[in-house]
Amino acid sequence: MDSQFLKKLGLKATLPRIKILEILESAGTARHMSAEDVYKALLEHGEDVGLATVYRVLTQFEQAGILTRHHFEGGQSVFEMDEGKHHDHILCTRCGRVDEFLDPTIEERQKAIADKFGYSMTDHSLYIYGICKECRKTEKA
Amino acid sequence: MDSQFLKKLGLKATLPRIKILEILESAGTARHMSAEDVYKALLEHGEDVGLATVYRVLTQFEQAGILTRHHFEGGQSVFEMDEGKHHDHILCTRCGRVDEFLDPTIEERQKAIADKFGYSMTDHSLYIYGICKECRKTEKA
DNA sequence: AACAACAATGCAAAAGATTATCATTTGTTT
DNA sequence: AAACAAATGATAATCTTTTGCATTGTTGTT
Repeated sequence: MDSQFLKKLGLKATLPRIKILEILESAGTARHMSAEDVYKALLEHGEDVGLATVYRVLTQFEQAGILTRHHFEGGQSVFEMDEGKHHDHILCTRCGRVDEFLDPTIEERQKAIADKFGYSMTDHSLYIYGICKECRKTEKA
Repeated sequence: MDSQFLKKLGLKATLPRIKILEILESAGTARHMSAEDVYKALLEHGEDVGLATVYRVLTQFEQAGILTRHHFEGGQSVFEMDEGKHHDHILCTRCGRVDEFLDPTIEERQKAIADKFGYSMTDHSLYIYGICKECRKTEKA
């Protein structure tokens, strides 16, 4: 049950938090959601949660380490449930498709670079932008 | 002369554009500036340019390919004059220091990943976040 | 099961960054 | 110098996110 999960994080098991957790968990493939996306999904499920609360809860979840906030190009932040393994993103600027990858070589080089410049690395973000296969087909039209 | 440079880009040599170009060119080390930064610099130089114009001009310069817009963490965009060579960034989340690097291995891996997922890569952004040497010294206090 | 204590919520207002509108000014061409 | 189109400045508008505050809900305790 989600309420136990929340309590373990030191968060009260409130209805908004439980519902938002459900939305995020059940998001499946399209699991890169903006706060607005989450808010709309809640409304569609008949839940009456304020947008401000969505922002607050997402921020708390981020601090609790169960989701990651990304700053893709073009304005708003998108959130993604962590499923243990870190990964980077490659996204299509035409259709918005997102794929995930993990490249040990790159990870390793990043650490080496941080060392070389005297930084203790806390985080990093890598986004590759491009046009996906599907969109390249269509664009010929 | 900057006005010739602007004309070559297909842009009228207006006073605001010339002044903004000067600011950017003379920015030296701290050459990662937000629109607000540029605006303030203009005011300090006694130039009377509107903030809206700063945004417009920076966007035009970006489209003309003479500067790059970055989306660092935390809100606003920062702009940086292109000096030919592409590079990535490592930044200190404590003091805002920015260093630049280019790692051929990473560049290469990125291309390989794009290929593997069927994307034609158009762009990429890599930011490493950490605490720089100076800040680690101070933090002990 | 009711209660007090305090955290969480919802709404609306505020804030911050960026863009759009539009009358006026400026740069370019003739 | 005139004429035209493009650029500017001031302001309003937009969009995303945060904040203030009165009200409501959750939790550990009787």
